[in-house]
Amino acid sequence: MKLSKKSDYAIRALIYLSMNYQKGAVQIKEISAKERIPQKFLENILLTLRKAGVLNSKMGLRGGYELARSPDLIRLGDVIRALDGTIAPVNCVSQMSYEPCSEELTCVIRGVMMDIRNAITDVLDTMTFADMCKRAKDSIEKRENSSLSYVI
Amino acid sequence: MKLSKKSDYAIRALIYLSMNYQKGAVQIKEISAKERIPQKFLENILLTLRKAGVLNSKMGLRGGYELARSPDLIRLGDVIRALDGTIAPVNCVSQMSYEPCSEELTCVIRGVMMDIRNAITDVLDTMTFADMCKRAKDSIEKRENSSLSYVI
DNA sequence: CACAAATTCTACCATACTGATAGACATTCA
DNA sequence: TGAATGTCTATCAGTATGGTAGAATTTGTG
Repeated sequence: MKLSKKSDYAIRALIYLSMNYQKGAVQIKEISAKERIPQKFLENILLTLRKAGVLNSKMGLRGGYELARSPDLIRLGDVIRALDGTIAPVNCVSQMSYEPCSEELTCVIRGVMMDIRNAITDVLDTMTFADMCKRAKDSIEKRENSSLSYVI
Repeated sequence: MKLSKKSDYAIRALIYLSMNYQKGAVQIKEISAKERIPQKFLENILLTLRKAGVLNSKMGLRGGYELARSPDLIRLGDVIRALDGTIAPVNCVSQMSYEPCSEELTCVIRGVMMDIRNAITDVLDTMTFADMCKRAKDSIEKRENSSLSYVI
C-alpha cells in the first residue's frame, strides 16, 4: 500500500508542468534538475504519461513536454492508474482489471475492499492538478521569510 | 496498492477462528484444509499474528491457535498492519513508520496522501472480525439452496 | 545539407519483495 | 517414549521496483 517512486516523481513533474501550463514545451532536463529526479528514470515516466494521454510531446530541437489539457482536467487518479496500474486492493473490486473471485457469492473480503477502493478513488479522482498547484502556492506564501528554495 | 496474499489468507483464517471462538484451539492443518491455504505458508502467517498479539497458541499434542480476544476487539487494520506493515501510502503520513520528508514544509503530496491514509484507516479500523463474521453468515443465509460448500 | 538538441525505444541490471517450501527443533500429552 | 503439534531458520523461483546505457528517430537552425 505504498505510493511508488514512479508515481511520486510523476506527481512532482506534473505539478511542475502545471505551474508552467501554456508557456510552451518544457524539457526533461529542466524538470529533472529542478525536481531532483534521475533524468533517465523521468524519461520513462513522462513517456508513459504521454501514452496515457496526459502529456503531449514535441521531438527534436526545442522539443519537450506539456500538459495535454488544463490542470483542472487532470486528476491525481489518472496519473496513479497510468503508472502503478489498478488502484483497487483486490482485483474483484477493480474497475480497471476486474476478475471475479472464485467464491464471489460469499466473498466477505470483497465487500470491505470495495469500501476501501471507493474511499481511495474518492480522494484521487476529486483532486486535480489545479488543486495541487493551489495547495503548493499557498504553502509557499505562508513562509515568506524562509530560506528554502522552491520545491514541491 | 494491492492486498497481499498474506493478508488475504490471514483474514480468511481469522474469520474461520472467529467462527470457532471459545471452542478451544484449532489446528493449522484444519484451517489450511478448510480454507485451502498452503499449510506451511499459513504457519508463518499465524506465527506473525501471534507475535502481534492477535492470536494465542498452544504447542504440542492437542495444541493449536485461538483468538487472543473477542472478535469484536480485533480490527481488520490490526491484521493488515501486522502482515503488510504500514498502511499509509507514504511514510511522511504514516503513524507506524513515520519519517519526515525532506521538503516537509511544502510537501503538497503529503497533504493528499494524508487524506487517503485517513480514508483507508477509517474503513480498516472500524471493521472488526465480529462484523466480518456477521457479513459472512448473512451471505450464507441468503443462498439457502446453493450447492456450494461453506467458503468464506 | 549537416549538425545539434531533443524525444523514443530497447535492453539491461541490482536489489528487494512475494508466495511458497523444507527440514530441524521444541513442547506437550497420552 | 513417541506422536502430534507449534517454532524457527533457511532456501527458492518469480516478479516488481528503481535505475542506467545507448542507439535510433525527429526536428529546428545555420
